[in-house]
Amino acid sequence: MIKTPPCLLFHVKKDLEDFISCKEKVEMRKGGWTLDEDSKLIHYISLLGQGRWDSLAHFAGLKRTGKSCRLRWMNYLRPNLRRGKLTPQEQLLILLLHFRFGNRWAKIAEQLPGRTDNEVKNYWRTKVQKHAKQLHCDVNSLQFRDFLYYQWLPRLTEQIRSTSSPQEQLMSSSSSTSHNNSTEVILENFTFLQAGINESTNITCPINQSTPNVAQVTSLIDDNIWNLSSGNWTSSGFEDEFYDLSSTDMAIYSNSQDQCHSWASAGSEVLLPDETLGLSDVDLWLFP
DNA sequence: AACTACCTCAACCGCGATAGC
DNA sequence: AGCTATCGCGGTTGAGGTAGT
Repeated sequence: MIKTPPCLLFHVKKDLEDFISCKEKVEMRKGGWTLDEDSKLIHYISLLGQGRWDSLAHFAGLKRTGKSCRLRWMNYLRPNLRRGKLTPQEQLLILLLHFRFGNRWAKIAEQLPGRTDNEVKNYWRTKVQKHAKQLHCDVNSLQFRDFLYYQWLPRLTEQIRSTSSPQEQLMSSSSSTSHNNSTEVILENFTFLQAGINESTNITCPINQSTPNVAQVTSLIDDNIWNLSSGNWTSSGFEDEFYDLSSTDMAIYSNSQDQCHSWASAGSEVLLPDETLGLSDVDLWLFP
Protein backbone atom coordinates (compact mmCIF):
# COMPACT_ATOMS: atom_id res chain seq x y z
CA MET A 1 0.00 0.00 0.00
CA ILE A 2 1.28 3.47 -0.92
CA LYS A 3 1.83 5.74 2.05
CA THR A 4 -0.21 8.94 1.87
CA PRO A 5 2.05 12.03 1.86
CA PRO A 6 1.33 14.68 4.56
CA CYS A 7 0.49 17.36 1.96
CA LEU A 8 -2.16 15.09 0.52
CA LEU A 9 -3.55 14.48 3.99
CA PHE A 10 -3.89 18.23 4.43
CA HIS A 11 -5.89 18.48 1.25
CA VAL A 12 -7.87 15.42 2.22
CA LYS A 13 -8.82 17.08 5.50
CA LYS A 14 -9.72 20.38 3.89
CA ASP A 15 -11.68 18.80 1.09
CA LEU A 16 -13.45 16.59 3.58
CA GLU A 17 -14.51 19.62 5.57
CA ASP A 18 -15.81 21.25 2.41
CA PHE A 19 -17.48 18.01 1.51
CA ILE A 20 -19.19 17.72 4.86
CA SER A 21 -20.31 21.34 4.77
CA CYS A 22 -22.16 20.79 1.51
CA LYS A 23 -23.11 17.19 2.17
CA GLU A 24 -26.81 17.91 2.10
CA LYS A 25 -26.55 19.40 -1.38
CA VAL A 26 -25.05 16.25 -2.90
CA GLU A 27 -27.54 13.72 -4.08
CA MET A 28 -26.18 10.27 -3.34
CA ARG A 29 -26.45 7.54 -5.92
CA LYS A 30 -28.02 4.22 -5.02
CA GLY A 31 -28.39 0.86 -6.69
CA GLY A 32 -26.02 -1.12 -8.83
CA TRP A 33 -22.48 0.02 -9.45
CA THR A 34 -21.17 0.91 -12.90
CA LEU A 35 -17.78 -0.16 -14.27
CA ASP A 36 -16.67 3.45 -14.10
CA GLU A 37 -17.54 3.70 -10.43
CA ASP A 38 -15.77 0.43 -9.73
CA SER A 39 -12.56 1.52 -11.43
CA LYS A 40 -12.60 4.87 -9.64
CA LEU A 41 -13.05 3.17 -6.31
CA ILE A 42 -10.26 0.68 -6.97
CA HIS A 43 -7.95 3.47 -8.12
CA TYR A 44 -8.51 5.63 -5.07
CA ILE A 45 -8.20 2.73 -2.67
CA SER A 46 -4.83 1.97 -4.25
CA LEU A 47 -3.85 5.59 -3.61
CA LEU A 48 -5.33 6.23 -0.18
CA GLY A 49 -5.80 2.76 1.24
CA GLN A 50 -8.91 1.38 2.86
CA GLY A 51 -10.78 3.27 5.56
CA ARG A 52 -12.12 6.80 5.80
CA TRP A 53 -14.73 5.67 3.35
CA ASP A 54 -16.69 8.91 3.23
CA SER A 55 -13.67 10.97 2.20
CA LEU A 56 -12.53 8.26 -0.15
CA ALA A 57 -15.89 8.34 -1.88
CA HIS A 58 -15.58 12.09 -2.18
CA PHE A 59 -12.09 12.05 -3.69
CA ALA A 60 -13.01 9.34 -6.11
CA GLY A 61 -15.77 11.63 -7.31
CA LEU A 62 -18.32 9.03 -6.42
CA LYS A 63 -21.76 10.17 -5.39
CA ARG A 64 -21.90 7.28 -2.99
CA THR A 65 -21.91 7.02 0.77
CA GLY A 66 -18.77 5.73 2.42
CA LYS A 67 -20.79 2.83 3.61
CA SER A 68 -21.77 1.91 0.09
CA CYS A 69 -18.13 2.13 -1.06
CA ARG A 70 -16.93 -0.05 1.75
CA LEU A 71 -19.56 -2.65 1.00
CA ARG A 72 -18.74 -2.68 -2.69
CA TRP A 73 -15.05 -3.14 -1.94
CA MET A 74 -15.46 -5.78 0.72
CA ASN A 75 -18.07 -7.86 -1.07
CA TYR A 76 -17.10 -7.50 -4.68
CA LEU A 77 -13.92 -5.63 -5.63
CA ARG A 78 -11.23 -6.58 -3.16
CA PRO A 79 -8.59 -9.06 -4.36
CA ASN A 80 -8.68 -12.82 -3.73
CA LEU A 81 -12.44 -13.06 -3.54
CA ARG A 82 -13.81 -16.40 -4.63
CA ARG A 83 -16.72 -16.30 -7.03
CA GLY A 84 -19.18 -19.00 -7.90
CA LYS A 85 -21.21 -21.44 -5.90
CA LEU A 86 -20.09 -22.74 -2.56
CA THR A 87 -18.34 -26.10 -2.71
CA PRO A 88 -19.71 -28.98 -0.64
CA GLN A 89 -16.68 -28.53 1.60
CA GLU A 90 -17.59 -24.91 2.18
CA GLN A 91 -21.22 -25.83 2.77
CA LEU A 92 -20.15 -28.43 5.30
CA LEU A 93 -18.00 -25.92 7.13
CA ILE A 94 -20.78 -23.34 7.17
CA LEU A 95 -23.14 -25.84 8.76
CA LEU A 96 -20.59 -26.83 11.37
CA LEU A 97 -19.62 -23.26 12.15
CA HIS A 98 -23.22 -22.15 12.36
CA PHE A 99 -23.89 -24.80 14.96
CA ARG A 100 -21.12 -23.25 16.97
CA PHE A 101 -21.44 -19.52 16.38
CA GLY A 102 -25.02 -19.00 15.26
CA ASN A 103 -25.75 -16.10 12.91
CA ARG A 104 -22.31 -14.59 13.27
CA TRP A 105 -21.72 -14.46 9.55
CA ALA A 106 -18.50 -12.50 9.63
CA LYS A 107 -17.02 -14.97 12.11
CA ILE A 108 -18.04 -17.88 9.91
CA ALA A 109 -16.73 -16.19 6.77
CA GLU A 110 -13.33 -15.77 8.42
CA GLN A 111 -12.89 -19.53 8.08
CA LEU A 112 -13.82 -19.55 4.40
CA PRO A 113 -11.00 -17.98 2.41
CA GLY A 114 -12.26 -15.60 -0.24
CA ARG A 115 -15.86 -15.76 0.89
CA THR A 116 -17.78 -12.84 2.36
CA ASP A 117 -20.18 -12.73 5.26
CA ASN A 118 -22.82 -11.73 2.75
CA GLU A 119 -22.34 -14.93 0.76
CA VAL A 120 -22.50 -17.08 3.87
CA LYS A 121 -25.61 -15.27 5.02
CA ASN A 122 -27.25 -15.64 1.62
CA TYR A 123 -26.47 -19.36 1.56
CA TRP A 124 -28.02 -19.83 4.96
CA ARG A 125 -31.13 -17.92 4.05
CA THR A 126 -31.71 -19.29 0.59
CA LYS A 127 -30.76 -22.92 1.21
CA VAL A 128 -30.81 -23.85 4.85
CA GLN A 129 -33.56 -21.60 6.14
CA LYS A 130 -35.71 -22.32 3.13
CA HIS A 131 -35.39 -26.02 3.76
CA ALA A 132 -36.38 -25.62 7.38
CA LYS A 133 -39.47 -23.82 6.20
CA GLN A 134 -40.29 -26.66 3.82
CA LEU A 135 -39.98 -29.09 6.71
CA HIS A 136 -42.33 -26.92 8.74
CA CYS A 137 -39.88 -26.37 11.55
CA ASP A 138 -37.87 -23.51 12.93
CA VAL A 139 -34.32 -23.27 11.63
CA ASN A 140 -33.04 -23.03 15.21
CA SER A 141 -35.13 -25.88 16.56
CA LEU A 142 -33.63 -29.09 17.90
CA GLN A 143 -35.65 -30.99 15.34
CA PHE A 144 -34.00 -29.17 12.47
CA ARG A 145 -30.58 -29.38 14.06
CA ASP A 146 -30.98 -33.13 14.31
CA PHE A 147 -32.12 -33.20 10.72
CA LEU A 148 -28.98 -31.37 9.66
CA TYR A 149 -26.78 -33.59 11.73
CA TYR A 150 -28.28 -36.94 10.91
CA GLN A 151 -29.38 -36.35 7.35
CA TRP A 152 -27.68 -33.39 5.75
CA LEU A 153 -24.10 -33.73 7.01
CA PRO A 154 -23.73 -37.40 6.13
CA ARG A 155 -25.02 -36.71 2.65
CA LEU A 156 -22.80 -33.70 2.24
CA THR A 157 -19.74 -35.63 3.32
CA GLU A 158 -20.74 -38.51 1.09
CA GLN A 159 -21.06 -36.05 -1.78
CA ILE A 160 -17.54 -34.80 -1.09
CA ARG A 161 -16.18 -38.30 -0.93
CA SER A 162 -17.92 -39.58 -4.01
CA THR A 163 -16.92 -36.72 -6.27
CA SER A 164 -13.26 -36.35 -5.32
CA SER A 165 -10.69 -37.37 -7.86
CA PRO A 166 -8.16 -40.19 -7.40
CA GLN A 167 -5.44 -37.59 -8.00
CA GLU A 168 -6.42 -35.72 -4.89
CA GLN A 169 -6.59 -38.89 -2.89
CA LEU A 170 -3.02 -39.45 -3.96
CA MET A 171 -2.06 -35.91 -3.05
CA SER A 172 -3.65 -36.22 0.34
CA SER A 173 -0.97 -38.61 1.48
CA SER A 174 1.33 -35.61 1.79
CA SER A 175 0.69 -32.72 4.16
CA SER A 176 0.85 -28.95 4.29
CA THR A 177 0.16 -26.16 6.70
CA SER A 178 -2.97 -24.96 4.96
CA HIS A 179 -4.32 -28.46 4.85
CA ASN A 180 -3.71 -29.01 8.53
CA ASN A 181 -5.20 -25.67 9.47
CA SER A 182 -8.35 -26.26 7.44
CA THR A 183 -8.67 -29.79 8.72
CA GLU A 184 -8.38 -28.53 12.25
CA VAL A 185 -11.12 -25.97 11.66
CA ILE A 186 -13.54 -28.60 10.40
CA LEU A 187 -12.65 -31.18 13.03
CA GLU A 188 -12.83 -28.72 15.87
CA ASN A 189 -16.28 -27.64 14.84
CA PHE A 190 -17.46 -31.14 14.11
CA THR A 191 -16.40 -32.23 17.59
CA PHE A 192 -18.17 -29.23 19.03
CA LEU A 193 -21.34 -30.14 17.21
CA GLN A 194 -21.11 -33.78 18.28
CA ALA A 195 -20.79 -32.77 21.91
CA GLY A 196 -23.89 -30.61 21.63
CA ILE A 197 -25.90 -33.30 19.92
CA ASN A 198 -24.91 -36.02 22.37
CA GLU A 199 -25.83 -33.77 25.25
CA SER A 200 -29.31 -32.99 24.04
CA THR A 201 -30.47 -35.99 22.07
CA ASN A 202 -32.02 -38.95 23.86
CA ILE A 203 -33.30 -40.88 20.93
CA THR A 204 -32.68 -44.56 20.34
CA CYS A 205 -31.54 -45.14 16.83
CA PRO A 206 -31.49 -48.12 14.54
CA ILE A 207 -28.03 -49.68 14.35
CA ASN A 208 -27.88 -49.99 10.60
CA GLN A 209 -27.73 -46.26 10.06
CA SER A 210 -25.09 -43.81 11.15
CA THR A 211 -23.59 -40.38 10.84
CA PRO A 212 -19.87 -39.87 10.51
CA ASN A 213 -17.84 -39.83 13.68
CA VAL A 214 -14.71 -37.76 14.17
CA ALA A 215 -12.41 -40.47 12.87
CA GLN A 216 -14.44 -40.76 9.70
CA VAL A 217 -14.50 -37.03 9.16
CA THR A 218 -10.73 -36.96 9.66
CA SER A 219 -10.36 -39.66 7.10
CA LEU A 220 -12.66 -37.84 4.71
CA ILE A 221 -10.73 -34.62 5.00
CA ASP A 222 -7.42 -36.40 4.65
CA ASP A 223 -8.71 -38.17 1.60
CA ASN A 224 -10.29 -35.43 -0.31
CA ILE A 225 -11.00 -31.98 0.81
CA TRP A 226 -8.12 -29.59 0.47
CA ASN A 227 -6.08 -28.49 -2.47
CA LEU A 228 -2.70 -28.98 -0.94
CA SER A 229 -0.56 -27.31 -3.53
CA SER A 230 -2.29 -23.95 -3.77
CA GLY A 231 -3.57 -23.59 -0.23
CA ASN A 232 -6.96 -22.77 -1.68
CA TRP A 233 -10.17 -24.66 -1.27
CA THR A 234 -9.91 -27.58 -3.57
CA SER A 235 -11.65 -27.80 -6.87
CA SER A 236 -11.86 -31.52 -6.13
CA GLY A 237 -12.84 -32.19 -9.68
CA PHE A 238 -16.10 -30.35 -9.13
CA GLU A 239 -17.45 -28.14 -11.82
CA ASP A 240 -19.45 -25.17 -10.66
CA GLU A 241 -22.75 -26.73 -11.55
CA PHE A 242 -22.01 -29.64 -9.25
CA TYR A 243 -21.12 -27.60 -6.21
CA ASP A 244 -24.61 -27.40 -4.94
CA LEU A 245 -26.56 -30.36 -3.77
CA SER A 246 -29.55 -30.17 -6.04
CA SER A 247 -32.87 -31.72 -5.19
CA THR A 248 -32.12 -34.33 -7.83
CA ASP A 249 -28.91 -35.26 -6.04
CA MET A 250 -30.79 -35.62 -2.82
CA ALA A 251 -33.53 -37.62 -4.40
CA ILE A 252 -30.87 -40.01 -5.62
CA TYR A 253 -29.44 -40.18 -2.12
CA SER A 254 -32.85 -40.68 -0.62
CA ASN A 255 -33.49 -43.58 -2.96
CA SER A 256 -30.14 -45.14 -2.39
CA GLN A 257 -30.04 -45.98 1.29
CA ASP A 258 -27.03 -48.27 0.98
CA GLN A 259 -24.97 -45.54 -0.58
CA CYS A 260 -25.96 -42.70 1.65
CA HIS A 261 -25.55 -44.75 4.80
CA SER A 262 -22.13 -45.97 3.90
CA TRP A 263 -20.85 -44.59 7.18
CA ALA A 264 -22.68 -47.31 9.00
CA SER A 265 -20.02 -49.96 9.17
CA ALA A 266 -17.62 -48.07 11.42
CA GLY A 267 -19.75 -45.47 13.11
CA SER A 268 -20.74 -45.40 16.72
CA GLU A 269 -23.34 -42.71 16.11
CA VAL A 270 -26.46 -43.64 14.27
CA LEU A 271 -28.69 -42.06 11.69
CA LEU A 272 -32.08 -41.17 13.03
CA PRO A 273 -34.97 -42.61 11.12
CA ASP A 274 -36.85 -40.03 9.13
CA GLU A 275 -40.01 -40.64 11.16
CA THR A 276 -38.15 -39.76 14.34
CA LEU A 277 -37.12 -36.48 12.79
CA GLY A 278 -40.63 -35.84 11.66
CA LEU A 279 -39.71 -36.21 8.02
CA SER A 280 -41.93 -37.73 5.41
CA ASP A 281 -40.88 -39.14 2.06
CA VAL A 282 -42.14 -35.94 0.54
CA ASP A 283 -39.88 -33.93 2.83
CA LEU A 284 -36.87 -35.90 1.73
CA TRP A 285 -37.59 -35.12 -1.87
CA LEU A 286 -37.34 -31.49 -0.90
CA PHE A 287 -33.83 -32.02 0.34
CA PRO A 288 -31.44 -29.45 -1.10
C1' DA B 1 -43.98 -16.38 -27.03
C1' DA B 2 -45.87 -14.65 -22.87
C1' DC B 3 -46.68 -14.89 -18.32
C1' DT B 4 -45.76 -16.30 -13.57
C1' DA B 5 -43.32 -18.06 -9.70
C1' DC B 6 -39.25 -18.76 -7.74
C1' DC B 7 -34.27 -18.06 -6.90
C1' DT B 8 -29.97 -15.60 -6.32
C1' DC B 9 -27.24 -12.19 -4.64
C1' DA B 10 -25.81 -7.31 -4.61
C1' DA B 11 -26.97 -3.53 -2.10
C1' DC B 12 -29.38 -0.95 1.41
C1' DC B 13 -30.80 -0.01 6.23
C1' DG B 14 -30.60 0.20 11.17
C1' DC B 15 -28.12 -0.52 15.13
C1' DG B 16 -24.39 -1.21 18.38
C1' DA B 17 -19.46 -0.69 19.22
C1' DT B 18 -15.55 2.04 19.01
C1' DA B 19 -12.61 6.03 18.28
C1' DG B 20 -11.64 10.74 18.39
C1' DC B 21 -12.48 15.26 19.89
C1' DA C 1 -18.02 12.49 30.55
C1' DG C 2 -20.54 13.38 26.60
C1' DC C 3 -21.10 14.09 21.87
C1' DT C 4 -20.31 12.88 17.05
C1' DA C 5 -18.41 10.35 13.25
C1' DT C 6 -17.12 6.10 11.51
C1' DC C 7 -17.03 1.28 11.07
C1' DG C 8 -18.71 -3.32 10.93
C1' DC C 9 -22.33 -6.56 11.46
C1' DG C 10 -26.77 -8.77 10.79
C1' DG C 11 -31.34 -8.35 8.78
C1' DT C 12 -33.89 -7.22 4.82
C1' DT C 13 -35.12 -5.85 0.17
C1' DG C 14 -35.64 -5.88 -4.65
C1' DA C 15 -33.70 -6.21 -9.45
C1' DG C 16 -32.47 -9.40 -12.64
C1' DG C 17 -32.22 -14.07 -14.08
C1' DT C 18 -34.22 -18.67 -14.73
C1' DA C 19 -37.44 -22.43 -14.81
C1' DG C 20 -41.99 -23.92 -15.32
C1' DT C 21 -46.55 -23.59 -17.40
